[in-house]
Amino acid sequence: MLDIKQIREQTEYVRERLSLRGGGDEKKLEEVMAHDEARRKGLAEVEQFKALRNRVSKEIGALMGQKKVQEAEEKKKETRDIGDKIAALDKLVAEAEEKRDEILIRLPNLPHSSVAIGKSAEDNPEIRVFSQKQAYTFKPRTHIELCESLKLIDFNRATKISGSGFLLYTHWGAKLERALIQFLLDLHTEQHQYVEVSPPFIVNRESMTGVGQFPKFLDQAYAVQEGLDGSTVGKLYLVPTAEAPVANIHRDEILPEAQMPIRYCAYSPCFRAEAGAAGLGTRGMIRVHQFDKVELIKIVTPETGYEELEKMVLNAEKVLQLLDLHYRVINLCTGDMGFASAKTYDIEVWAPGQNQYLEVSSCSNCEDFQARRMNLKFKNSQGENKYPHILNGSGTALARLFVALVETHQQPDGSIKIPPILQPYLKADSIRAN
RNA sequence: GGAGAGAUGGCUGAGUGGUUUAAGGCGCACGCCUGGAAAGCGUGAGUACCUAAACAGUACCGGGGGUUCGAAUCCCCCUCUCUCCUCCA
Repeated sequence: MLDIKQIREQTEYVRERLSLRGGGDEKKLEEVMAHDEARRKGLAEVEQFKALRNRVSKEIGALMGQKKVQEAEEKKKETRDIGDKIAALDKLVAEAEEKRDEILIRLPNLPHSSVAIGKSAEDNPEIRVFSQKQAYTFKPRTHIELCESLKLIDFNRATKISGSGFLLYTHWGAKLERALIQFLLDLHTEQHQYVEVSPPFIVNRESMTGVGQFPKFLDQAYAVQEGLDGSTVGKLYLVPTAEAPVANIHRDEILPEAQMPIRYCAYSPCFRAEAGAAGLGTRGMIRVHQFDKVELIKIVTPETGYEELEKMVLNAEKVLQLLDLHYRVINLCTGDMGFASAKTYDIEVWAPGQNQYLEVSSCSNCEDFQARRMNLKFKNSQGENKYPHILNGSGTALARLFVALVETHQQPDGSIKIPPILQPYLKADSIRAN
């Protein structure tokens, strides 16, 4: 959530930054400020009446104590109608606040000054590249062909069980998926100082709102119903990412500064309705309703937010380097950024069978946008309560990593060579048909 | 699913309509004392809103509503937590 004080005091700056996103959200500012103005005006008025009421009530209390009942009764008469005025004004203030917050909670974060200005993915600057597209002596097969010939995934039966957009990993496919998860968690906890957590895969509405999923992306979530009780729909949701439970671990807390930086990593499946998304319903693993991911979360002081973001991207890149995969890092331009983010790097891994780059990681600094929504603060050395920066990054997403891995390391005979780092996890150096 | 208990500040814990500005204790910070420390004594400290700013004002005792001049306290609704029973991996 944006800071209403900043909107009030630096209106033109906020308007300019919002307009760079290209979503037209800056047009909502006038309305927000009008409601805010009404709220503050009403508040000033009602507080005067409340001060008066408190003063008189105290006097009545004193008179009662001295058994001066007659005088007390007269005072009561005097203040009888104040209550009605207060009630009316209170209602006015509450309504103005509600209207203000309804808009405010749907406004996206402001892009950081270092973010490239642009309209779409076309305008995303490339930051760096690792390795290069590998040359093959044969036409690289797609992951779909490889998964079928090596029996890594049973696409048809997954559809039978759940529907399109779901995967049934089988045999070495299931083992490879598990090996990758284990490898990622070990890497980040042992080499990159993250603390492993294993969160619930179902979260409540508050957690979804805290990270900015709700109310804007309510249509992309899977809502859960308890048994036959239809009234329970809307209470709980399948996690779209581990960011939802993990970033909320310290919601409504005031952290001691000494406890920061906090670094968590967590495995979770990710459930996405992908309503209206391009690529949904096409065969394969690129866009699915459920995929595995190891997520990285940091809660840090504002001073260190951006250097921690750089480190986080390097942590995610390390995964691809160790697996010997070609990738590029891009910086999302103002028009292509996510709702809660102030700055985002995407890592795209090369998939030779697809002949395209696949997004396997998105690392963002949301600054205090989420912290404000979830009322998470830290107490600094001066004893003041401040909002921390909250960062999230994929380290990395699994289904697409799986795709890049099998497509990149496929051999002329149709087998998959397993990178050395992964061999102890898979307990095999290659995957071949029978 | 059944029965019961509970939710008060950083923690603990009193408070059943008004000099409560939420007692007391623990912990914390600072000071006195001391060669230094402990103990002891003293002082201080919640969160947010509002305001140009304030030692001004307002709100906050799980959440929402009601009664009243006045609610932590009385009434209604809701949420959550804990204990026991039942069932279950």
